[in-house]
Amino acid sequence: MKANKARIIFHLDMNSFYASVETAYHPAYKGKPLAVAGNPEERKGIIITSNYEARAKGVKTTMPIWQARKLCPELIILRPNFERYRYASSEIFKILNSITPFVEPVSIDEGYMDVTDATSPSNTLQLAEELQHKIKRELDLPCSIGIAPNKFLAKMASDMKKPMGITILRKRDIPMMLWPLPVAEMYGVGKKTAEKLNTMDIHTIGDLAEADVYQLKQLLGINGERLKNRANGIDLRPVDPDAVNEFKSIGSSETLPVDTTDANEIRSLLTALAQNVESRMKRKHAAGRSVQLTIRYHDRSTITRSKKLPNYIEKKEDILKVAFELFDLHWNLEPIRLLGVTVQDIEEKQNIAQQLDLFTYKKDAEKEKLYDAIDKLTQKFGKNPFVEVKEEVNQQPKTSFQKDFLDDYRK
DNA sequence: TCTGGGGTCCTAGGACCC
DNA sequence: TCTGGGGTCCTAGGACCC
Repeated sequence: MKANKARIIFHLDMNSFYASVETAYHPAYKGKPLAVAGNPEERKGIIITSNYEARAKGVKTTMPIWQARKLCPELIILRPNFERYRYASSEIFKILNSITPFVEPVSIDEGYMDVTDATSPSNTLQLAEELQHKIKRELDLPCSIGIAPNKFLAKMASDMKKPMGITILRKRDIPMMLWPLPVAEMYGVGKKTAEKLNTMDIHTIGDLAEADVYQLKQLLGINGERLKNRANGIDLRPVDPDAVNEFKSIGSSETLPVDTTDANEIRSLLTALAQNVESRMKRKHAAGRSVQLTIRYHDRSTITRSKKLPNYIEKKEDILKVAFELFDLHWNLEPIRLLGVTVQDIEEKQNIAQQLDLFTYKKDAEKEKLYDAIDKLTQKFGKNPFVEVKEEVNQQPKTSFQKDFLDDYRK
């Protein structure tokens, strides 16, 4: 890494992304207030994103549609089209990757870039301008870019000028540009943390920067120290292009059209959720070791119950079995508003095979026999269930695939 | 007339082991 | 009779972000 060299980090943030993608597809909507929202018939009718024209009228994310309409009767409301947004996102990241391989996607519409080696300090602003114009020209999508020596400052900077802004936030700019801001506007400080900080008489990011670390830790745990460092412009996290592949859970949840206690309805929703999780895990060649069930009741109180499993699972039936088990064990019979199924402790299957020290054999003859069997089964299944065979004995298969393999082998 | 769905990280208590 | 301290794993919940 670039230990001794000041880094140059970009944070690129698409402006009202979903709404902008829709406008790019329907140029006739340009200049008109527009929002993307869920289906009001299914009481998911809340604003997901709105463009600047709508925001000017007070339309905000998570606002129910009826409320948005009251504030802005001429509001154009569209259903979300996630495939469209995912496609636009992949085109954006292609452009970023053409500049440097050090690109870390954070979400569908934002990412960090470490451009330290892709530019010189004197050309940095120009690079950002070209990047912004390219995305606008080729995809008709606006973005803001923050330029700073680390991720936190770049993130804060990208927020300062919107839409189509470029903001440089150097260390020496911190007292003038960062410290006057309300502490609630700091990335990582939400409502609860802001309230807690207020009790310490901390109201601006500048107040936080000079607050007592010991007291902050009392109040916020390890996060207290981290926030103070960030407020002082200290953030050593590297831009990690691989982070995007290291997901830890895959889940699916859905709010029902109306609250229910109907067992059939519950069963069929859980089945659909498990199916959805299975197909997304399949796409990512992943398997997981625990299953979490979420139940939100009619009064919005929410519980989560999870179970850790002895084996990695990937199939719908396996996920569903645990989900049902948890459901039967924990449902309090009250009407249900939302159900969710999540698989956690996820690994890519390839890594699982690697880290599983499969049974190994002290005797070479046995090892030979095993290798032969693996070869045969690799042909039969079209893949090798184990990347390597280690020297110690461990007879516990940890995936259903390995179990099948073992059963077959022992025949 | 309210408040979606996808995630990550941290904390805290209890079980269990040494 | 009386009973330490450290570490890890599991589970549940909370805060935060987009």
